[in-house]
Amino acid sequence: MGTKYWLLKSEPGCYSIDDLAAEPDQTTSWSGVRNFQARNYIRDEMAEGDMALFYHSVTDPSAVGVARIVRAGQPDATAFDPQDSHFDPRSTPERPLWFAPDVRFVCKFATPVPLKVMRVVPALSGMELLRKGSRLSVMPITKAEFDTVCRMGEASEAG
DNA sequence: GCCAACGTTGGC
DNA sequence: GCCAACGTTGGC
Repeated sequence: MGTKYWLLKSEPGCYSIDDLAAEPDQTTSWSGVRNFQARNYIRDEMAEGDMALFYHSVTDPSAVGVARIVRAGQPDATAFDPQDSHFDPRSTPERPLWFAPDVRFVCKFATPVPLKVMRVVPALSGMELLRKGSRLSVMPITKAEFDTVCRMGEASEAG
C-alpha cells in the first residue's frame, strides 16, 4: 500500500509543533486520542512512512507543519496509567482499547496556513477539517491536499 | 465567553 | 433500541 496522508490536530497549549521539534529525538507517542473513529484510523490504517499535516486548533487555528509516522499504532500506555488524565480503565494491556502512533517532526511551515485561508482554496474544499462541526483529531487527507497545504506554508517565505 | 455540533451515557 | 441529557470540542 502507498503512503497515506493525515491531519493531526492538537491544541498548541496542550502540545504544539514546537514541543514536537523540541523532543530529544523530535519524536513522540501521539497518545491521548479518545475518539473511536480517530482510534480506528490509527489502529487500522495508519502505517510507518505515512505523512501528516500538524494542525493547531483553538488558538489561531492553522496548519503549522509536517510530521511523519515512524511507527504504526501501539497500545496507548496513557490509558493504563491511573495517574494520567487520559486514563481509561476499560483499556487493558491484554485488551487495549486505545492506540497511539509514534510521530516525528519533519518541518515547521515558514508561515502557518490559517483555517480561514484553507476554507477558500478550491483544492481543499473536500477536507473533513472544513466541514461544519468537524471534531475529529485524526483524519485522512489526500496527497493533493497535503501537497497544496505544504506549498502554501512555504510560499510566503519565498515571496 | 458563547454556542453549535457532535459523541457518549443512561433511563426506559 | 430510542432519545434526552450531558460533556466536550473548537471556531468565532
